[in-house]
Amino acid sequence: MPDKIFEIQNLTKSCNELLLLQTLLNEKMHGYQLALEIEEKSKAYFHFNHGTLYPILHKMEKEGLIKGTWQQEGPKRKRKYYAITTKGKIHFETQLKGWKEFINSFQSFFKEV
Amino acid sequence: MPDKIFEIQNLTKSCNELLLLQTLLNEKMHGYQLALEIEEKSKAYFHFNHGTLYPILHKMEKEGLIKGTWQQEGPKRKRKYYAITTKGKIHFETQLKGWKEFINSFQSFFKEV
DNA sequence: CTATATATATCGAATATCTATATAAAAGGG
DNA sequence: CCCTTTTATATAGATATTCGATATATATAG
Repeated sequence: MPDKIFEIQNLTKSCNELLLLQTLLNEKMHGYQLALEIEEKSKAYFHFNHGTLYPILHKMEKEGLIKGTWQQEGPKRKRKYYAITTKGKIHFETQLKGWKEFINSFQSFFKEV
Repeated sequence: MPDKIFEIQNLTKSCNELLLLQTLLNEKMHGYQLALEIEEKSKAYFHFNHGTLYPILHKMEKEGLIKGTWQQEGPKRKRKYYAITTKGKIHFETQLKGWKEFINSFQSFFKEV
């Protein structure tokens, strides 16, 4: 199954996926932590509602881009840590490349004369 | 009614509106012509399905961003020419500014170290 | 006269996102 | 020790958007 190509029809979705995958490139993280990290790193420009975040993570896990593992944290607390997969890394590269092309085309279209 | 602000939740919609508004800045055009112009100007990078194009135009007209006028063209042929309104121009500026900020934040988030 | 290009329009299906709500444990203050 | 806030995950319902398909009709080219 080849990696999905970049599609202009879903810029928001692609952007959300990229934010999450990029943040997972270096470190395993759980959902809540991912949202905090992204918000902090972008100086609050990017923000995830948790009603949006978790469905996206589940979808990405189903598609094999990330792999979640429940981990015991303290006596009762459990957290689901996500790691990026090889497929996820490929997807990341493909989508980021797509975004760069998009931004070029966008800026070229709207550049002042 | 103030102009809608730029929202990351709908990048595709905002991009589509900008492409159309920008193309109408200089010249009145009908729908089919708009799609051809945008495709040509972007060297086929941007493309409108006509099942997407017309609903967007209708929506934008309903919101007062553009104004459509049916014009007799030949003995039977009629075309609907769209012109950008003042509200449309304000919307264009607001959204384009939003996009520039978005691109800055995006590039800053994904820039290689 | 027939096929293709021009031109507008709408419907149904699929998808995505938001807001709100539910649940539960850990931490901190009084 | 209790209560509130923060941490943490999850889902349901509503709304919106886009796509692909389909419908209709005129103009043009062969």
